[in-house]
Amino acid sequence: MATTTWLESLNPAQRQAVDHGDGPLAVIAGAGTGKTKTLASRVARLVERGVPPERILLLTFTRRATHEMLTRASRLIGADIGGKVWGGTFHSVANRLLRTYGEALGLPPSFTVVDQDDSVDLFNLVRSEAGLGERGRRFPRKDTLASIYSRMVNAQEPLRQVLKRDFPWCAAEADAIAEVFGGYIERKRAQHLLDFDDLLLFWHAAATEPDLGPIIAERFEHVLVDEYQDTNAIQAEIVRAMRATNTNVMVVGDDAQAIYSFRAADPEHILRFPDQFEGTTLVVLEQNYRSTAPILAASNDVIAKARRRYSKELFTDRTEGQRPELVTCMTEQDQSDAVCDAVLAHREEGIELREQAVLFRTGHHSDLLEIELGRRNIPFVKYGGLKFLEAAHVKDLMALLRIADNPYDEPAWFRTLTMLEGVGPANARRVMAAVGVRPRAEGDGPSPILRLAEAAEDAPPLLHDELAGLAAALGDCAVEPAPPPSTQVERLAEFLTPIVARRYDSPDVRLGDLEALAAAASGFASRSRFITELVLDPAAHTGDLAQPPHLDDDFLTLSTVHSAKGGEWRAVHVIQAADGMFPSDMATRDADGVDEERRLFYVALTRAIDHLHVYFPMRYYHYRERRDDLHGYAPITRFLPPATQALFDQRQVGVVATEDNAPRPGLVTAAAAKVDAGISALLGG
DNA sequence: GGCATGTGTATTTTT
DNA sequence: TACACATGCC
Repeated sequence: MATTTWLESLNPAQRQAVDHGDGPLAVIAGAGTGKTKTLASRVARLVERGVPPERILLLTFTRRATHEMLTRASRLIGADIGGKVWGGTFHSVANRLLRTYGEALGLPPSFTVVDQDDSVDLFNLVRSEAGLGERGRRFPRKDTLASIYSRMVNAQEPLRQVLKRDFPWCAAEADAIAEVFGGYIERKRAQHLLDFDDLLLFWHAAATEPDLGPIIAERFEHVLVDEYQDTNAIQAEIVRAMRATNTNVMVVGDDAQAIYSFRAADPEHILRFPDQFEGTTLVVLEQNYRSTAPILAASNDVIAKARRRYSKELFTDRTEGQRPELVTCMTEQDQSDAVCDAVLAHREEGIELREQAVLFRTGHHSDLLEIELGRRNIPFVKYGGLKFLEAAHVKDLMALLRIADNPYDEPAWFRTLTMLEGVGPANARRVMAAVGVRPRAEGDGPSPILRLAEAAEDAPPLLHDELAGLAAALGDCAVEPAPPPSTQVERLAEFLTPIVARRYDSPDVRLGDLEALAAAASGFASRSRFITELVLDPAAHTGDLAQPPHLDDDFLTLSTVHSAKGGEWRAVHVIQAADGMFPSDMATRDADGVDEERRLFYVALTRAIDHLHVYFPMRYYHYRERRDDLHGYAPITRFLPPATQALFDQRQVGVVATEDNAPRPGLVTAAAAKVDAGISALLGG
């Protein structure tokens, strides 16, 4: 396509960003204002101007986003630059750079990247060995330790400050927490493990090193960062350090869509970007090309009530269109029925399933709907929630593979050993000590895998067979030259089969997953590439690895709002719009939390192109699994007060609010008082 | 006494 | 799903 043609399809603001010369550029891009198009065009324009693609660094939030932008850019200039541009998430780019430059920083050439689950496991090992797990002591649990640590690192804030503000109930234990962190760090180093935070920290360290930093920065003539409102302090500093040699940097984002503060992201970074880079050109994109005017009006009304935001008002030319719909349902089952009906009705009108999405606050909010979709044979894929890699049996296999790859990987050993029969935490520790995993054997003697076979000989009879079987399986994978990754996965799956059968229900499905894993491994050149890839870009769902959905398959998208970021669909169904679910009552402790939930709700609404439906189930059950009828009535989400509801068409499903069954506040209070008095009498009060 | 294993209960969002 | 806690084996 000739340059002039595609440049003309940009509006003046987009064009200003795309045509910007050198120097810092910040683009505040509202929802649906052509952010992806602008970034892709900018990449294309740079290449046209003669910047070699491999000297462009494009940082995005997901693999999917990178792929889409580079595909679009390639199409614009009529040449495939997808494999040349350095594109990816902060974490995957860090991994790539550190495989090259890490050794100069003292990193072992073949480190193992561990995901959050593994990092939590390692915290647990340190915590329990330090004797801090005793009963009665109010010491933070492993997940809490991991979040404190991660926040400290990502926000670059001193431990005590983090504790005081975000975890006040742990403040008294600051010294012990610092000690656990020390142990955690020491073990990661000894075992050649890098967690997600380390990837950023070491990249930052490399980029700020006086000798090495400029070499790395110089690799790139231009740096572009997407979703900048969701970067945290360490990422912002990395971007700064990467521009030590010039100031060619473009950041794009929308403070109204900042939804990752739990990961220490702070929209202040995009708002203060012009202070960081002197002479920044600021471009604001306000024309929305995605949604109809009625949908935009409702979305604008929701976000207008946020406390702090960069002032901008989205507008659209698409003045035609249906008003969004608010569907009040009596029960969650009514909601599931209503969603299925609406989805099928849209399909009748010619909107395919792939052009529709159901969005929700948390992974399990779609449980009941998934059952109904199954019953009606409506195919779907789910993003967010439990991922393929988080399924227990998949983690089991990955632990085995990781030992083969890095025989000093303690969390992998611990997981592997404790899945053997008769081995609990204590025995696992003994074995790890015997084979020299920890403390790491002096002078890198025989590999712990080899020593495991010897240890098996000395073990009591019951343990012997278990350990010998494990040693054999690992040994087959750790030989030189290494068998192909898929062969290794198959060998380990064989070892794992009886264990899966013994420990889990529906073993057939799980064994099928392991086969899928072996098939996926066959596409990789090496075992360590495969492991790293899976950790940094986990398959979104079980079917993802097994059978990438064919282009001609039609399926509905189910997604958490977080995972739906950047997406758009002709029809969007937002479910569970009840206060306590959306906003999640976990997040409503303070005003900042509520604000973030509001932005999240805004993100959900702004995904819609033509049709928007919001569903509010009135009645919720206290215990999902139980058969009893304990239920309560939830109020509608606080983000849809009456004034906002007026922008919606309203409809009711199920038996809603007749005179007989409507909750009557006075009656409810009186009944509760009566019940409480009865119980209090039973207690003798 | 130390340890593995069974049982009941509460669950946010992700690189 | 995974945790805390209880039970019961060696």
